[in-house]
Amino acid sequence: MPEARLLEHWLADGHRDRVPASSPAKIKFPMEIDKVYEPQRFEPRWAEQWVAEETFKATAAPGEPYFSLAIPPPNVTGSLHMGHMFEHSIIDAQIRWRRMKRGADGKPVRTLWLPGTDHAGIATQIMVERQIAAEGLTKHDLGREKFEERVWTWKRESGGRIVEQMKRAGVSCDWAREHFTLDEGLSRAVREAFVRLYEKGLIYQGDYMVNWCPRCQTALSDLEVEHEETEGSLWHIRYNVAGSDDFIVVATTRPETMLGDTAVAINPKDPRAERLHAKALQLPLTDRTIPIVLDEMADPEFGSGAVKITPAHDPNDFEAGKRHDLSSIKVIGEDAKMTAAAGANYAGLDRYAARKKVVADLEEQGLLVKIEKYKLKVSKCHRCRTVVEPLVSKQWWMKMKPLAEPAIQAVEDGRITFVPANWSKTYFEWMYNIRDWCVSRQLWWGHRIPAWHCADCKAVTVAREDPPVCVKCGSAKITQETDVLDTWFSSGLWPFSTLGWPDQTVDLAAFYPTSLLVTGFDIIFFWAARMIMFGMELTGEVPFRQIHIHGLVRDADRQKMSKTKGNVIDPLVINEKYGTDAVRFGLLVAAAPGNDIALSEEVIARGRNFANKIWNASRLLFSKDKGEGKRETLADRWIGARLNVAIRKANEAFEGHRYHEAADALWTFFWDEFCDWYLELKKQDTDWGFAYQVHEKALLALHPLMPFITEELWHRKGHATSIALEAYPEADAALDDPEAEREMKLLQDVTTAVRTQRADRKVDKKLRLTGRYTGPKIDPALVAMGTNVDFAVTPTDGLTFDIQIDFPEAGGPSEEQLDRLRKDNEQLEKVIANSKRQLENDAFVSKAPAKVIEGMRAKLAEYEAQYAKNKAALGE
RNA sequence: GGGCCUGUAGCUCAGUUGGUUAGAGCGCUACCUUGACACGGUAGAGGUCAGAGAUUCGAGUUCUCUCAGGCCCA
Repeated sequence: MPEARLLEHWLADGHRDRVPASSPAKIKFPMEIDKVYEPQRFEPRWAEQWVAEETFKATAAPGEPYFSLAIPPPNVTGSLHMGHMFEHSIIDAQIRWRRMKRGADGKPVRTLWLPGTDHAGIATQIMVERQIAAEGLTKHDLGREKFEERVWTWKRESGGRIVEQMKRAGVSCDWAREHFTLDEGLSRAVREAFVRLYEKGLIYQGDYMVNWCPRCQTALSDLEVEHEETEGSLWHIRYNVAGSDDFIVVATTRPETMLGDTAVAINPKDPRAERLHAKALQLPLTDRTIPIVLDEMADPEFGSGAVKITPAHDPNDFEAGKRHDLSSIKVIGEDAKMTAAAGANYAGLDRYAARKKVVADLEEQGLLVKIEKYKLKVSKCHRCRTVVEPLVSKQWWMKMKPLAEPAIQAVEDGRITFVPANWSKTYFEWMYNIRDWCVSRQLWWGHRIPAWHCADCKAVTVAREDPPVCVKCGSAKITQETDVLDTWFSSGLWPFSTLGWPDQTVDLAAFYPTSLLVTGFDIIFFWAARMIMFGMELTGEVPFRQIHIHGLVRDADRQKMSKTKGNVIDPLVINEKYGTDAVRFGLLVAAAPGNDIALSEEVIARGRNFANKIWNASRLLFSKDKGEGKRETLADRWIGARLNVAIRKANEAFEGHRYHEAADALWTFFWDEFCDWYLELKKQDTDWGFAYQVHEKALLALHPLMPFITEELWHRKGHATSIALEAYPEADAALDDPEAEREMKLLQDVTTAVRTQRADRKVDKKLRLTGRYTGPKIDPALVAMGTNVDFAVTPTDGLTFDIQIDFPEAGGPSEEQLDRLRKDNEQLEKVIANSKRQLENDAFVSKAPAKVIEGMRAKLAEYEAQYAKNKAALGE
């Protein structure tokens, strides 16, 4: 072992001050490395080095095998939270495994993890608005240009933060390919996409009902609105038939909108229909009369059976208005205050103040029939939780049905698969019922829509390059559309815009379609589905072949983590405290596919404990000489076989995105097998060469889960290049050894049985004892090592063994032991009866596979032997 | 109203196509500071797999219903 190199590392770890200047050569290296795993000493060093040396740089080579993945871009002004940490742990494990895994030709597969960030339109704008509000300014005081500059400044200042945090977390991205959705290249992709879709008639502008957020002052898509159940009221209002004593009662949850009513509908089947149809109603609190129309939308069973129609302020009424050719009166404005059209008594009032006044005025006039308690769903802006106002407004829309069809096809025919597969149902459910997407936002931060309005002919020019004049009339009096695009529009292009689209770049040819998308179920519609639609339409290909949907990180009580609840676990704090590897391992070992994970410090401590175990096992190993590396002893043969089992499981698990299984298999191997049995048995040997080989493979196998500690130990073993670029281990059939596994199982059983007896009798384990063993062939030296009992062995052909130990205090078995034997036999009686019943059943014997029957016969023999032995020990 | 998911040890969860005494971590009990590791070791306790029915030689696993919880869409 090149000790000089190890020493260098050790010194680099901050130990230099411990070295007497005169005699550094006398430092006895490995045994003097830290007794306790201290990741803080080496994690930052590797994180820096991986970036500096561009360890994860991918080289594009069109036509060659590749594995590529575009990161779900985090908000550029955000900071790393546990959700990112979890998602990145999953992605990094997969990517690192893929990078190590060799292709069929034995060569590395070109592996690319594309990093980047998102401009997060509304969220970022709100943040900067708050910032300038602290200076007593609004964005209108600054003007659009100045405001945009402020946002860019904010982006420059805080935009690097999350990226730095990711680098520190050791994610294996190719940082040379980092992108931002507002970069020049990606902006060009957005323009190209918009223009193409517009030219194809898939993007249009029009006056429709939108979800308007009065706080954010912008339209929102359906997805950006949350529906929350609230206790409200149902107000029953009397509308008199003009010039008659007759009247109709309507029920509404929003009485203030009555000022904008332009009709009342009753069901055609309503008994009052004939009497009232086409009669005019005097609209209370106004001087207007409105017609009674017949429409199915009025449910005779609900409320009073009549509904008021306010086309300007309700999506259903908007449609009804079109059906009955009704006029539309906008009584609530973009600021959520009543407009002049609401009448002088109400104009200028906030919508809730207006509600109070309308109700009071109606009551005063005796037109309020009753108020019922009523549960209703209130729509809120998912960014700022303000109640949205349905308003008719001119917006840009995307036709989704034609885009959805090929996107549905791609999942139906398996070109894209979901993991877990069930999520495809959710995807289909939404895609089959998809509605047009409102893509314009009245924000100042984002991609400005490439459309120019002509002041002369009113025509719209949509173009890739800024046009000098109106395409229709040639007028120079054109101004660009002020709206920007929904952030998800640019996110939707992410997997190919980051590779250079719309240009046919080498990257695009080499890495597209990407191999995998890893994301949360909460953005299947927002993001995943839209990427598929954009990808199919614009590139003619699926944007990724697999979608792995992971769960949410929750707190220990399964509550969502949120700053307001104060239950967040900050990954930066926790990474520092326990080590990034520990956090990653804790997250991954707890994460079954698709399931949420209940995170607590205990979960992470588990990862830290494991890392400490690896660290200390390595210390022990490093203190031993390598020797010749022969594989002769039972322990060596056994651990080789077990290593194979673990490696097979790990490879299968990574392939199937079952990270918890990979973590569990490697945990069990390393801790329960390598440390607890193998190293203990090995302590008597002088030739540790095979142990070094096994340890090295274990480090390689663990690397995708715990990149730092494996890299550190890899170098401490004397390797000069990164472990991340080595080949992932494959099972070696030459190491399979069922015979050794059988012999070892016997040794473990005997050892445990002896220890149990010693523990039951509380005999000091330092006390060397003697005993007699009758059973299958066994090496008494190995038994003595684990038990401190020297056995005289009498080999038999039987299945079970019998041990008698000469305890210093005579007497039969202890009470604990007898209890255990009785209990064991109770169990055995049941199991034996059950096995016998099965084996005597002709149907079982004729139908079950031979292997199962054979297995059951063997087991039964074992149970019966065990039962008899217990009986004998109990003196029965 | 439509759809999806969950219910397994005190707690958090595994358990791939049905097959041999149902596993892990944490917690708990007893013992142990043994020259890798107390972030540890050894031994142990703890489960009628929410309930009922069906299919099957065989069900934690498949189907139906019931109960309890969660999520999404309208």
